[in-house]
Amino acid sequence: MPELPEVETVRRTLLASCEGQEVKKVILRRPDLRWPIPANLPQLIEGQHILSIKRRAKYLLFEFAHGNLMIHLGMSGVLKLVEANTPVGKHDHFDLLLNSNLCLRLNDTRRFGAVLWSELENSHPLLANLGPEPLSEEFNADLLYRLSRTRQTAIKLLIMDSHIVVGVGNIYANEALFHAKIDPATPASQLSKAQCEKLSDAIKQVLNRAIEQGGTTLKDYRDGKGKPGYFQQELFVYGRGGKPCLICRSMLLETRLGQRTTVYCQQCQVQS
DNA sequence: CTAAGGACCTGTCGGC
DNA sequence: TGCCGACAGGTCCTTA
Repeated sequence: MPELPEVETVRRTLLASCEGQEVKKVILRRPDLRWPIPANLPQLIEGQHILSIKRRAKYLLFEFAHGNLMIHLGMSGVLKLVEANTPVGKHDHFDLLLNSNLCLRLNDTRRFGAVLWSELENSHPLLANLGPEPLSEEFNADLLYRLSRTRQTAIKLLIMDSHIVVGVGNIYANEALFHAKIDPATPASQLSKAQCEKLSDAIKQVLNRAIEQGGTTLKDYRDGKGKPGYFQQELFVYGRGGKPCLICRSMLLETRLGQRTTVYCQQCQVQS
């Protein structure tokens, strides 16, 4: 469900209600997510205060004085603030009960998500080897050009590789490549410097615009307060295979790259 | 090192 | 109505 804009939107909508709150109680209903939720999590954070909520890649980091609670939403995770007495539903795996009597509840149908603990902000193995944030200055045309020189893989797969840049999932990879006018199947090494410039700019622009719109709700994505996003109204290619290109009206094509549906316009997007 | 594929899990939808 | 396969916002791990 969530790519970077959705996770960032969740972070922002949770911030005001969580910062400074004490964790009264941790409830583990189903600890067997992608990785087991650490059994000692209650001892680690009950009675401790949430100092801030940060984000690294698609991980939410709830910062405590002595470490960070990491939450990843996987494909189907929803993190929402509810009243403490809200009845528990199917797939409600994890609760943080706050002093305010609000409850931070994780619902995750497919259980691809994760709840983990990291002593330092980047010390957990899953955080240690990530590439740069797409919206940082560190991610730019130079970096993309340099890292793509030796790679024959499709450029779409390269920008979805978290060692290259984090946070770009299937929706925004398709959209960014459309806006940069690059065929998703182009071998990464064939991109010119100018194309790397266009692509890194397009990634930033699409992600920023999606954050402004509160993310993309295709089906069941909701922010921390239960509201959907609106960026789906601005999708040019994702989910539009077989429909006319919004720029040139020719029919959008659908293929698979790395087992993910890929949509593009053969007229607007070129190989090199 | 790179590239390609499977794996994890549940739900929904289309076709027969 | 029922069964079966394909697919869904992710990404780690194994294999060649």
